[in-house]
Amino acid sequence: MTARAQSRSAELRGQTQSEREVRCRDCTLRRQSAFRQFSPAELTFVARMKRAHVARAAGEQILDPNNTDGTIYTLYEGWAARCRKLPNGKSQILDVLLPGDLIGLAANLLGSSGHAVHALTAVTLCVLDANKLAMLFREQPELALGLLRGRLQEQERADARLAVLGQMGATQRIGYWLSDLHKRLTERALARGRGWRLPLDRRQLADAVGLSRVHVMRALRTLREEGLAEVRGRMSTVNIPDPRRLARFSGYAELRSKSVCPIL
Amino acid sequence: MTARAQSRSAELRGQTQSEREVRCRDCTLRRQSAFRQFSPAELTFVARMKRAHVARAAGEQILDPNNTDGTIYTLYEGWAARCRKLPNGKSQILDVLLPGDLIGLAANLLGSSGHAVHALTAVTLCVLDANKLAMLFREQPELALGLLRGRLQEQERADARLAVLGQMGATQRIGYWLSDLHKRLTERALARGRGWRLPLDRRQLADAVGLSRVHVMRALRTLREEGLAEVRGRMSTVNIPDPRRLARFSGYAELRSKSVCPIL
DNA sequence: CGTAATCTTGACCAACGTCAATGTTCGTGG
DNA sequence: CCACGAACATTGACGTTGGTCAAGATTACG
Repeated sequence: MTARAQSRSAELRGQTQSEREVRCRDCTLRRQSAFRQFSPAELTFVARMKRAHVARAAGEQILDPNNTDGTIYTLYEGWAARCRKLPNGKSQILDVLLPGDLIGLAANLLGSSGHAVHALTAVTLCVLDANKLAMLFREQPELALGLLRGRLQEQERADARLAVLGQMGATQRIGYWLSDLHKRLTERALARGRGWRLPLDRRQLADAVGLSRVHVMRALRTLREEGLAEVRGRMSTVNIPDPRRLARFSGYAELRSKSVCPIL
Repeated sequence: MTARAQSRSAELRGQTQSEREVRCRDCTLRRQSAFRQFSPAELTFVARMKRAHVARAAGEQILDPNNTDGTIYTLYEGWAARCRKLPNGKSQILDVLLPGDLIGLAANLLGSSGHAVHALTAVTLCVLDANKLAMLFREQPELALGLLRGRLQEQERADARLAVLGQMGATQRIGYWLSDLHKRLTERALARGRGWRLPLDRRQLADAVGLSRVHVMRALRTLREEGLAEVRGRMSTVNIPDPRRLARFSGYAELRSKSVCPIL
């Protein structure tokens, strides 16, 4: 670990609730309207599933595609990326994960997952016991149904991404990706106003939208010239003057999905 | 309905088990190893969910994206396509549905679905009562867990498709698509030997892999010249001399997913 | 046999990828 | 604090891939 990563992770532990310290009862995520509200019984059940609260530095791998250790995670603070490597060496960022998102469900329920998860920033994670999932389905059917709902919503988003990659041009792809991200951030009260920090470099942004690094630049320039979005500098600052206009431009008009993430 | 469609659908009803005639107990799909095996209790539960068995002609819409009428379907015979229209008029085929696949889960559990489902051939469908889903989660937790597993598997396939669309060239995209289809068909004993009929025209194939009609031709020609796959004529005949070789060529090597479809 | 629809191919053009050169940021060591 | 080097951002030039247009071939169906 580099000196910088050490200091960052120390700073993180210092500034925020430290490991094992975040009790489900006090969880700040659950309070937000974007998430499903728990009944008292559900809350105690989930609290018993929770085994630990851990931190990872930026860049570290959170989930190994092959190695299922019987744990699932909820991302509590920070950003992560689901990615998949292809035989030809290229890699695709399947999705950006934000606080409240679930990690490792597929790996545990299917045995392996085909994708890895990496921390984009320093993160903290709730560690949940995957072996209690069967019990969850027996004792908390409402919660189980919520879990399914969450996956179905993810599928809707994945469908939309597929259509965008398949049918739209470079500028719109990036516009769409930014719109989706912006919506998810504001839903979770993570982007106040119109600007936020984007912890992806150009290479990663390119892998996310299926373009080359260089062409991403051209598309970003177009977005800037049209006044639709500004993405500046390394570890970029994003500024979207008029989210509506960007959404219209990039075809991000058909969105009905309010994220509901059932487990913390 | 055209005269032809009428005769087809009549023929279908005549040759196969007719409407309301397919009892879950006798369902031939469930017998295949590709599907989850039901316990007696689960079987009776699902049998009680089943409201009817209906037929649709090729081209008919099976699921309206906005109109949820409290039913979900299991495709019993024939092919269907999940598709999504984009604001710019283009459309994307998100996935091909084969016998055993579930239709309308998202539409019912989320309220609307963002995609439509169309019959590619004449089809028959099990009609299931979506309102009994909550009860299913309460009374049949194992089955509910299977339902979630099925969705997670779909997500794995969707992830792979996204990576393919984002990172690979035309020929490989089509090769991958054919490989995936071939595997699913043989799993379900729908393609004996190496050849089968593909009920998609070139436009639909293009929409599925995110290319133009014309470029699909070029890619198909390449595949033919390399001896990897032959796709011939309108309402095409597909012939894959060596599925392994095609899979290697198109990057379809990372597949661990044996389809498990939990509800009939 | 004729018409319409789709398949198929060639010619051309736009979008995107690759390569290479230059600027910019950031971390490191004097 | 400054100077340097490495990694990344940015831009231009050029090649490749894939889209568009249009014409002819084939098939389905009246």
